Amino acid sequence: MGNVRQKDIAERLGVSMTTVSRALNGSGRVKKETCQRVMQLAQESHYMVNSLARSLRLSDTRTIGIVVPDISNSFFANIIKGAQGICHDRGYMLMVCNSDENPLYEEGALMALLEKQASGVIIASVGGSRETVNGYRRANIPVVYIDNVPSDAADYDLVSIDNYKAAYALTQIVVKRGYRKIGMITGPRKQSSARMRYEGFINALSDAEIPNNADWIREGEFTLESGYAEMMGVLSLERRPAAMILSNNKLAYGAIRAIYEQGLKIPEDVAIASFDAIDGTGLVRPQIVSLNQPAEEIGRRACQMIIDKLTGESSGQERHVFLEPFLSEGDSL
Amino acid sequence: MGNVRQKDIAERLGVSMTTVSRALNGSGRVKKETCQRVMQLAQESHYMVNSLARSLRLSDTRTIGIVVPDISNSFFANIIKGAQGICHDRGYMLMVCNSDENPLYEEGALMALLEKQASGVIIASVGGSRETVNGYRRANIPVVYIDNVPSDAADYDLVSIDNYKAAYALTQIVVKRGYRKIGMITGPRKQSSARMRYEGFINALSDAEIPNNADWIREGEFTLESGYAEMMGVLSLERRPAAMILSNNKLAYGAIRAIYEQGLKIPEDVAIASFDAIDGTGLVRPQIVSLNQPAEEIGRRACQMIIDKLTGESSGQERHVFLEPFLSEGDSL
DNA sequence: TAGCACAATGTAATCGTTTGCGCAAGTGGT
DNA sequence: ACCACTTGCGCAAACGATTACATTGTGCTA
Repeated sequence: MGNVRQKDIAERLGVSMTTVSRALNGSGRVKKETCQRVMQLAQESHYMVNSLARSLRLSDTRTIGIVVPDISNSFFANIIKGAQGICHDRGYMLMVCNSDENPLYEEGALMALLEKQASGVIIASVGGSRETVNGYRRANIPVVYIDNVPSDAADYDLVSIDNYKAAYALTQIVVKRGYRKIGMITGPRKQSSARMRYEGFINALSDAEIPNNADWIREGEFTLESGYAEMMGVLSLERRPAAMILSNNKLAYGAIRAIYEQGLKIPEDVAIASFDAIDGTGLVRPQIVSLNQPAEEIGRRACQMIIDKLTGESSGQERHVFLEPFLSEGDSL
Repeated sequence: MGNVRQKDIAERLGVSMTTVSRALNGSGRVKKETCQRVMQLAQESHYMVNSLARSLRLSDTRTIGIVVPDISNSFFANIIKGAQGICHDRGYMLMVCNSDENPLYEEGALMALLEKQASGVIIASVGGSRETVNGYRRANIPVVYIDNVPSDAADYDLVSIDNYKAAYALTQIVVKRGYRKIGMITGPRKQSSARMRYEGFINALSDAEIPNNADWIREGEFTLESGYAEMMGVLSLERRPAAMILSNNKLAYGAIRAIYEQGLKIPEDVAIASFDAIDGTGLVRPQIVSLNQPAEEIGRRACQMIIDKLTGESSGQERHVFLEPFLSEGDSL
């Protein structure tokens, strides 16, 4: 209540708001002494700018939004950390939103960010953005996708790994270890990351002249429960695979739980390889062989890309940045 | 860039801004037909409110800030999830900030939220808030602490477990299992949660008439590295403890790593009990005996408390809400 | 001594919404 | 025919900052 405004300072000092504003922002043309008087009174009276007013006037919020499906997944948490680092350095604020894997929430978050006049957004989409993203296009606000490419948008900016190549490579690794009965639990294939991984897997098998068995290839949900359920399905088969590739960490955790629950051994009975199953504790057993996205770097690059667009340091052209995944070894294969 | 404003709609329809605003907000006194014409044109022309202007005028952003030390710690991630659920239901937006365990960043985040006119904030403080929190007091913006109580503030609102009681209880559990040589690695004791847990531990020991051994009690940092280092110190002692209590999940992971690295067995050589070492994957070995804070519930309650204060449903009085921790069993003890 | 450059400051418009107050026209009861 | 309401709408002032465009005063030059 009664927060101090520039107007108050101006009146108290018998100067105009112009002078106060100029003094506070150091934007020249104010006598040194006046400037100091303003500064001092501002300090004493605990003046703080009202960002709303400022942003409204300047049409610039210096705020970047990021929407992720699951903030408690360390993969996304690390992306956020990366983005936040850049934001902090460059004087931006990062607004984090969680879509809870729900396209409707994703849409809602994007809408809210748009209304709040975010300067740009980073989206790890789960599919629900078409309509709102057009709003960003119209408003000419930079949007960068991470992890997933949008299912529809025509041209877009992207920071991610090459999921096709990664899946191909991971499958090759499994093959090289001598496995030939290989299956996969994919994420929802309407999400590009899941689909590309699926395709990489299929093509790697076929290039290795290994037939793929449809029973061993299942479409799941990027959740622990789904991993468990699908793996249970696979394990109940007459003919079981010798190795399974999991499209994501949660799927892997669920799947492994299912395997153990059936009293089976990893990797003797079923071997496991996964994506992004990186272990922050160092205590997960088995240690999962996993191909990981460089999460923090993805966050950093995406954020940098937004800021570049904002400062005009980047041409308006569509840009896809592909980063290299890294392998973490383990005893699950 | 040519974003549609109410003014544009008004001109196009030959009505006043008042009418447009009323129609869009459904705040009465507009003919049904006019209202529909406005709505339709708004839709067609992709009108969106400018939250900045709206909030500025209303002096209300419907935005709640939350500042946590480490977003990639699942404990905090779950708090955020809880808070976000409530916010979403009540039409608020949650702004998540990460302080990275750094008091300066914490201060910065609080400052930014204040300037952005957040309607309220939730803080899991690591100690750097004194100055800025006064700003909130002056502006009469509700602040709710979680996890940690502020080191200085006189009266404050809090949602947390009773850390003293919890530590006392956990220690009792360890004692009841027959351990008498018990040590603890605490967090930074200038943080209240760490200090209270330390005191609960000490008093539980003394009430059980077990002498405490200063060599086994160490002050660490709530990080994996610190857990590792301090545990290494403890293990290098002539006389080792039979059980160690870890004040936090990260400390526990680091400590366990150290124990294994020394070729020791858990719980035979050293037993382990911890706080908040809850395992999302179900694959962490050993399964850690842990007393956990109900993270999502903390987030929900804190958020609810803010909103209650905002809507005047709560008296201005200081409120401390203590929730019950829950035990997860394991084989580490 | 007029003219000029430049420093220091002020006036007022602007960003996009909301809303108190006022006004005109319509409705219905007596 | 009059009064009391209600309905539908508009004017213009906020909210708090920034800034283009004056305006004033000062010292210096020609």
